[in-house]
Amino acid sequence: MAKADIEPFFARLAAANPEPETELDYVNTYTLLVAVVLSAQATDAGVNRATRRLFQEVQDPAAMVALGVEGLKAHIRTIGLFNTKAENVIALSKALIEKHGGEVPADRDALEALPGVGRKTANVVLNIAFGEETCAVDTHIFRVGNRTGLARGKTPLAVEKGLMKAIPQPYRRHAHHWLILHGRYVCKARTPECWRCTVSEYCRFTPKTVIRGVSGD
DNA sequence: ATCCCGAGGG
DNA sequence: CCCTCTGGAT
Repeated sequence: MAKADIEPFFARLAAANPEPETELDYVNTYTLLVAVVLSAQATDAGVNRATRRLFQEVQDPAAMVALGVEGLKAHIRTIGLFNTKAENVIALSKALIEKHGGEVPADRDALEALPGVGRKTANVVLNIAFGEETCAVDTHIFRVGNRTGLARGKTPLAVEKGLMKAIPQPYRRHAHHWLILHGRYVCKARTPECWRCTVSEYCRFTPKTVIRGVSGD
């Protein structure tokens, strides 16, 4: 993307959605962290379906530890990777109690030290719960960054660094959600809907052959 | 590079 | 059937 197009690109996404929010359901910072961990390689809708009941019973680390691994599995069995996620969420909850007084730390290194929490999850929590100007690069943002040319890269970290450098103020705070929602509903992996994309004039990407799902990237 | 892994869509 | 979904640990 041409440098001059970056500002209008975000201005247009911002105009359509001034205060974008996560579509994950949560009731406090702890449940946000849990929901984000559960969302790995899963849809928000699927996570919300499972956490609706879970978060009625459990809203803090102590209650989660009391529920236990098997108890948690019973709630999240419909989510992919549920065995690993259940182990991680219980271990993570114990770590919060033992090392952070039962609170979610507002610190990248402390977050990434938690079981099942990597850079992407830490970035989401830092952005939503603590207001930091992070840009978590998930599958959507990795794809949108590369297609638009906002920030190309072979790894999520490379794309994240490129985005942080490319995105101007005042767009850094919400860029994460604008890009993810754009990727989820318009710049879709299999069938990007360029014909109704509001920022296509700033983007060179065109799906080559839509036959058999070859989208061209 | 591989494994983990259910639900929904095409 | 195959692909995708707000990844992380080994």
